[in-house]
Amino acid sequence: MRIATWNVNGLRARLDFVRIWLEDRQPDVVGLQELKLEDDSFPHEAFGELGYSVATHGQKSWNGVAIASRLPLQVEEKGLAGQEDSGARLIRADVETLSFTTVYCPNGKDVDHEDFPRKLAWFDALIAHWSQRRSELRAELRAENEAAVLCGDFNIVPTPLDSWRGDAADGSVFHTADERKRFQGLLACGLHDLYRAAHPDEAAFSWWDYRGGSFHRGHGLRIDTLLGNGPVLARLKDAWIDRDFRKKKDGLTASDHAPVIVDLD
DNA sequence: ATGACGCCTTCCAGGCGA
Repeated sequence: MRIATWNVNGLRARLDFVRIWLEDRQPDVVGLQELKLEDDSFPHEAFGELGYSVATHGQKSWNGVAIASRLPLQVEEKGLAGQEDSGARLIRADVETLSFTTVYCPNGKDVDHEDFPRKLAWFDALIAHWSQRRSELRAELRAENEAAVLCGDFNIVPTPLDSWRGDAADGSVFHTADERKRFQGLLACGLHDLYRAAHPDEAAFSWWDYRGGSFHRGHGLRIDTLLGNGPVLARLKDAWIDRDFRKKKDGLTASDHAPVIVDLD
C-alpha cells in the first residue's frame, strides 16, 4: 500500500501537475493540503477519471485539505474542534482498516506575530484530540489493531537536521523550542515520524522557497511528513521525498512542497 | 535590510506563504 502527503499550493493552479504525479506514482491514499478552493469547486471529475474518490474540507482562497483514495473511503471528521477560526485544516477518513488524517498546520508567521501563540494553541488542540482518540480506542481494546496515520504540512522543522541552516536557525519561526515541543507531543501520543524511521540520519527537505533558486541551492526545510502509530510502523517498507516533483514538469509550475511518500506492506 | 516567486482575489495591487 502506498500512501502520501502533498501541499499542492493551490489545486486550481496545480491540477494538471497533480494529475501527472498520480499517474506516475500511483498512490493508494493521498492527503492534500492548501487546496485554496471551496468544496463546490473541487475537481472530482478529474480525480475520478484516474480512479480516485476524494473527501474534501475546503475553504475559499486559503487552506483546505482533502483525502484522495483509490480504495473505498469513509469520511469521519472535518475540522479540528474548537479551532474553527483557524480555517479548514484537518480531515479524517477511514480507508479500509486504516484511519487516515491529514492536516495543514498553521504557519505562525513569526515568533512575535499574534498568529504564533495561535499556532501553538492549534497544536495543543491537535495533541489533546489525538490523545483523546487514542484512549477511546484503548478502552475499546482496538489500539493494538487499528493502523492510524497523521500526515500533512506541519510547519515545524522537527530537529536541526531538518533545516538547511542546521542549528543556525534555532529560535526562529518553525525552529523554536515551543514548536518542537508540540511536534514531540504528537510523537508522545505513540506516533512515529515515518520518514525519520526509514532514514534516521539523512538531511532531506520537503519544502523549498520559490525565490532565489532555493531548490537548486539545497536551501530547504523538512516540514511535511507522515506520522504513523505502532501498527503502521510495523508495516513500514520505505519512506521517501519525491523531490523530482518539486521541479517543473512539461512547462508546468511545481508546488513549493514536494510530495512525501510511504510504502507499507 | 529588502526582495526574490507564485498563489489568491469582485481584476489588480496587496496579502500571504514559510
